[in-house]
Amino acid sequence: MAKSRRLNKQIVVETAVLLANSSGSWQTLTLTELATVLDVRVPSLYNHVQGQEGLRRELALYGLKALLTAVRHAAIAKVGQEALVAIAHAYRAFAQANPGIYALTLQAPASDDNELQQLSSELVALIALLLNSFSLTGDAALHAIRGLRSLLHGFVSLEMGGGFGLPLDLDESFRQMVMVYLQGLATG
Amino acid sequence: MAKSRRLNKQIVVETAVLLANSSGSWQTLTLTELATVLDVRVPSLYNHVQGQEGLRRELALYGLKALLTAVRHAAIAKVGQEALVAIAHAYRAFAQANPGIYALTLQAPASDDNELQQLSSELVALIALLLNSFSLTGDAALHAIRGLRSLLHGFVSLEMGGGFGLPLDLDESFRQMVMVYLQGLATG
DNA sequence: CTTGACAAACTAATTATATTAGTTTATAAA
DNA sequence: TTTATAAACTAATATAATTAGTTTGTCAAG
Repeated sequence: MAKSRRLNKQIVVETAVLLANSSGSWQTLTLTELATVLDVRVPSLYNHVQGQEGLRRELALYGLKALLTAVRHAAIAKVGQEALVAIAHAYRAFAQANPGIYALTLQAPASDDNELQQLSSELVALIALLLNSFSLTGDAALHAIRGLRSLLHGFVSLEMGGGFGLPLDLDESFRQMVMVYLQGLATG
Repeated sequence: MAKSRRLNKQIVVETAVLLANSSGSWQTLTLTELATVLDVRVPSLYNHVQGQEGLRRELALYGLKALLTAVRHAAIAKVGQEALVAIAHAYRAFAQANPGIYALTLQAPASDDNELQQLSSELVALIALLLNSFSLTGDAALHAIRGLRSLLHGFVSLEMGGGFGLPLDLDESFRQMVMVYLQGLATG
């Protein structure tokens, strides 16, 4: 009974996601801890993920898929500014719900990793579509997307890293920040 | 000759800064590598910094001081929007010049670390002062500062992580992003 | 100039983690 | 029922951080 086949990649990855999110960071997750929770020896994990680095890639993939799904869902049946605001809030909600793997969704995918690159570019394409309603097209739209991504990523990563020290409502800061940027786009 | 006194905290920290910046991240810097470069045994480092965690704090301190100096210098003899734009560019330049320790300057200092807290709040105070020219005071100014910090941090961290894939001028993206946000503040 | 205290280096040992090599065995298909 | 395979295992190796305890160079007091 010691060697029955209990694991597969999905179980390994999803358990790792749970552990990373409950600790708040994938960086503190060791293969030793993961193996202990799964009740196997550490080398057994290598049958399902390619070591630490392989696990990290799987977590990035998992996170990016989940983020894309959340953002798409938020934009359904909305257009223009309303859709962008909805996406912004969905983006932040995803990060808050997945503090342990959020950071992995931003690391640039290796140029030979087609699966990760594909997901990354879908996210950009979705936002580009919505910016059309601001009469932004071509390079101007791409610059605006970079600004928007910077805004969202900067806020949630500072928030999660405890970078905002003052006792001031974070929801309100986020809301105002998004509105200020969209206001700037509209009147620029 | 094996035990002459060669090190002090400054040498240890500055060497660590160089190594972290040349590799691009403090996370890959091991005490073993640092000791090797300094030509001592690993335990000798403990006479100058309190292990890995202590070194990380020293790097954060070093980085925050350097950032504060750079930002202050950029704002000299400038006011209002011009000063904010200058600060934004100095911030990005600092991150580009210090990729290995930049991330450490953002983590909120432990509440018992007075030295780090002092430096952190000086940075916020400096920006708050400049926002007065936008008629922003009190909580409104603090929300605006959070937005500004998010914008700057988000851009440079995505840029450094290679998160911007498209072949589009980054300097121009940055410039436009800052102007859009300031425009939003001015017309909001 | 000598000497003694101290600080800073050292060696040695322990712990934690990841990885690889090679072995055993449960499972599922022939 | 048999057998090939995949997935578990044990064992060994390598890297890294940390602590305990020892040695020794340096500097200041006598």
